[in-house]
Amino acid sequence: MIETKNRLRFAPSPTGYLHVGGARTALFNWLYVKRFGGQFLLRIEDTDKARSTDESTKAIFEGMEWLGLSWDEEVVYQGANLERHRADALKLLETGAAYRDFTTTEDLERWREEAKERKESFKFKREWTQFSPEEEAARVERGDPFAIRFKVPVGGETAWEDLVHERIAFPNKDIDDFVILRSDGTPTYNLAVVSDDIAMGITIVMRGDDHISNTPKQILLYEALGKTVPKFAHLPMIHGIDGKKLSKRHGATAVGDYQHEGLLPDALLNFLALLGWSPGEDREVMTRAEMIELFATKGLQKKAAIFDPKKLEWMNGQHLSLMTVEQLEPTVTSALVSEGVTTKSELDARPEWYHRLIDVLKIRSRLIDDIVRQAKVYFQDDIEYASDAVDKHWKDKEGSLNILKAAENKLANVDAASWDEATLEAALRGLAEELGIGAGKIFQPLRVALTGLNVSPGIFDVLILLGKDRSLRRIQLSEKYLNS
RNA sequence: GGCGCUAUCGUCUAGGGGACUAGGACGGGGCCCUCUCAAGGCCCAAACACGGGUUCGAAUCCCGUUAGCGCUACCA
Repeated sequence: MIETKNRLRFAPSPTGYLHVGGARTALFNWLYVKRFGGQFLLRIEDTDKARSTDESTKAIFEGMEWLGLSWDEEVVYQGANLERHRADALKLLETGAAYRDFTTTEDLERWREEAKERKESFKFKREWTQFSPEEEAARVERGDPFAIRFKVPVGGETAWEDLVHERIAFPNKDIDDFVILRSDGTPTYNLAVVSDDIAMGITIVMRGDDHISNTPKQILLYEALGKTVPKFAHLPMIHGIDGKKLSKRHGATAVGDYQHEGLLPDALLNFLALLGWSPGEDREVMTRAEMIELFATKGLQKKAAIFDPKKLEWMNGQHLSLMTVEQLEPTVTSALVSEGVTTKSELDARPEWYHRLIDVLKIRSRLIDDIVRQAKVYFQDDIEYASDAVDKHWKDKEGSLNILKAAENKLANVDAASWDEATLEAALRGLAEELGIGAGKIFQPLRVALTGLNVSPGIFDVLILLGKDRSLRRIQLSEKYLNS
């Protein structure tokens, strides 16, 4: 049978920032509909008013947009559907699938406490709150507060064929009669989720496997409501380097953090996809189009994965070198401008030069920030000499000075119009031959003179990027420094 | 405690009874290239949690043990 109408959703609660774990759940949902067709929806589960904030709702939108995980219909806010949730609970009460529970919270807490002392597992007993119809009517009449509990079948089991775990079954005797509507009339999580998923026409519920034990309760709810049970896919968790649940102390866990660190969204997505999914055939670096093409639930992992920031960085480097200069330009430009390195108009004035700069730096970078850091030298007039560079390549002041002077002479004679790699290389290698020394003996002190650093792109690239005037000025500056 | 999920190099993973001397990638080590740094190329170290079955044959199937994780609320 071909599934023509898939409807999947990502349903975060707005109680923090968009977490990388959440982002990965969203990604798999999104990949599924992109690969097999259908709609990808977003639902904000904001029913916990004490913890939900508009700020984190905004952060979720921003994170999703930055990652390019677009949703197909208007955002659904769970809090707007309270009336329907309540109606569903009442319907269940009417059909006898649920019952009123007049137990007070205090009693419940005390009983739970006592069970704990006796080292027994606590289970709610239906008999505790069973009254004759007259008594119950009287209590309702009187206005006694009650919660509505779902009547879990006594025998048998509730099972489903999970898209990642295959069959999972829970004996019904282990499932408590759970509350679906609190005594204040608000719905609980399981009811709200099922009610909303039905209303949204969700066909596949793909979420973290911390929800596995909620699933039998939800299935029971679908059945009691007379609705088709959707398919479930439970994704493994993401852990920190110590095997514990990923949290702040493992470093950045918010998608926004990575955005600001200069990571490429496609690289983050690629890395996250590999945490819990494998396309097989040793494929690792993928564009998002390739991920869509290759996605299948078959490759989904059952085991929790540990988040390795090192591999993320590597992945970003891979995507950096995969991208063309044109694709990279907008991102690099905004990073450069916001760092105050240069201005947009200055870059627009010499696009060719700018493209060459990006081209030369991107291969030496893992993050956009690496590009920015390395780019600074090519924009500013003043120069600082790094002490390790000076110690290493200008140790012999006298000798360095002579070499730099000779190089200056050679370069001054190169016409500005033929300031290109071939000419420059011929000039400097020629000098090395004249002096009877290795070319490196010239390049290294020269590199320090031009960049102040002992690492940089190839020396001819540096000369070209700096241009004739600035290059010569820097050499003269270095001579002054060495003379002092 | 009860219930559930999981278990291949340090990490992400391939593998689905014989193709396994267990493959790839990150990270680590070494070499090559080379004006430095990257990138790239080549090489090395590194794993089937343990115990029982089933089978001619088990990383692979079954059972148990152990460990990790999750849930165990009138939170989501």
